[in-house]
Amino acid sequence: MHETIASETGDQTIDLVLDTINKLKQAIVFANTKRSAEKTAEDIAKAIGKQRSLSEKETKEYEELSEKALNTLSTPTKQCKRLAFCLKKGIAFHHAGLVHKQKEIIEDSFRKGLIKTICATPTLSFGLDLPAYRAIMKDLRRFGHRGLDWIPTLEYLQMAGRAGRPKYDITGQAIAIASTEPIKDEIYERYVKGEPEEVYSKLAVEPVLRTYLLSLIAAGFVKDKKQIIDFFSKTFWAFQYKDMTKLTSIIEKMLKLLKDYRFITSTEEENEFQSAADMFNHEYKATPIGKRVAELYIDPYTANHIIQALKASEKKEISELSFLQMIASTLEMRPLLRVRKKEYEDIEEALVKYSDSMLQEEPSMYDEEYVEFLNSVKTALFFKDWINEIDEEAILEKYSIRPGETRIKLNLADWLFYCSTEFARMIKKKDILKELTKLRLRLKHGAKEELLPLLKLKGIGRVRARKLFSNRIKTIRDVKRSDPLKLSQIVGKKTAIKIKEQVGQKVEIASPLKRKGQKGLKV
DNA sequence: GGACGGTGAAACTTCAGGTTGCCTC
DNA sequence: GAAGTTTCACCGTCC
Repeated sequence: MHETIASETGDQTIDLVLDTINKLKQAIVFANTKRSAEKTAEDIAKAIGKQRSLSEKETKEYEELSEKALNTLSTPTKQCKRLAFCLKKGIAFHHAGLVHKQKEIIEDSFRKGLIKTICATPTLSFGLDLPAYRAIMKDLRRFGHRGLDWIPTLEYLQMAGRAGRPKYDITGQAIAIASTEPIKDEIYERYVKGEPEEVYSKLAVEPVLRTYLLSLIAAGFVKDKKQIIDFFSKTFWAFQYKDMTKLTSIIEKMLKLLKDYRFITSTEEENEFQSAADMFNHEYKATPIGKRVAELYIDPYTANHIIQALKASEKKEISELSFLQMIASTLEMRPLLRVRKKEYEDIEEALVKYSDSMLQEEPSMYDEEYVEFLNSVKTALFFKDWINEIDEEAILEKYSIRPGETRIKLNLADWLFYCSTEFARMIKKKDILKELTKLRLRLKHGAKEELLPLLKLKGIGRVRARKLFSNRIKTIRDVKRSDPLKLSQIVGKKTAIKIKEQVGQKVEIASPLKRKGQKGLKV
């Protein structure tokens, strides 16, 4: 089927979107980077501004959406402002850099038909069920190991699958934009005619394998090497590759690793003299700490990394950065924030400052790992800024990490700190345990230690806690003692009543706005 | 003469996604 | 590989 789209802007993607909107239908544009998704959305919003005027009703609805998106964070970031700008025209962008709340707003209003177009990265094609009349794929190549690579056919199918809303439309259109004739042919061969590639078992990936292996042993599902091999030979991995030799050698390597970490023991340690046949029958058992590692479902490699760091911390001068860097240098935290050329000196300077408090040995400058080590220091510095109440806009500027990505990292850090506290408890390091718990709480709220007492209250986050603190309400006791009216001027009436309730006081507060002559409060 | 500013070409930089656990104040 | 950003050489202008 051929259809000619009016060329209004000279940009195929924008023309397609405008055409879709004129047909009173919705489109999703898939871009290959976050930046491109944002830019496309912005360009479309601008083009709409020129091409057509919105009805009063639309304008009002879009204003509301825009306001909501702008004010999801305590201080709007550049990203928030950009999104707000697009939303005013009924356009949105959607990627992992957005905070959950913003994504929700966008998804909901797209479902309602309010938002006409979403420009997204592949996030939107996985899991989420957001159908549109048109799925427009701007570029089917993405940056990979060797420059621009074609994305997997499976991913193309996922994106194309967004086209067509069964309830509303009889048809849907999946459109791939080709910049040149050869690219058009390639797209046709590769995706339209091509078969989706086989999904291969993730068990092949070593971190997953060792985690899985440890939990099998810890749960007592497998006892000796024969059972282990039997088990894995029935997995998808073995089924797919029909090659047990490679898998066996990986398993053997993993068993040795787990033993070195003291997460498992085997009977072979008990008898020194044994025949080769015996070795096959040795029983493996998880140690108490190995059991905990398995229960937490954390990669044993990471668990060992943390335990070693905790042990090393005894002989070190602990700084605010010590445990943050410990967390930042785990595999789970990857990909880390990358040290850019311009920052290189700054990070090294910070490293010199904190080098005595680093819990892991610093790799040599000429080592390959050195770059990754610097990255972990940068990531740790980012966490440090966060717990020192630097706001998200400043963090975005300084580290170029968007709010949504910040949340993901914080969530990971929280989980890793939880695991760390568990390990600290098991290796009986009480003082460290206290330090870790404190850090975890600070990370959760993004606040300095002095605010922790106030943060226990529901409805009080880093911003309100700081306001209270600078008005000399520093503890729960201060909250109890404080004048309800003053409290309501700092955090608002509703919150004031709520927190007074939490400290066991029932108060009624007259609307503070009606009273005149109140002295200004420090905020 | 030199400080300043505008211009454009060259060099450099960056590039998708996001689960596991617990209840502690 | 491509788009965006920074750097830098170059030139003209003004004081």
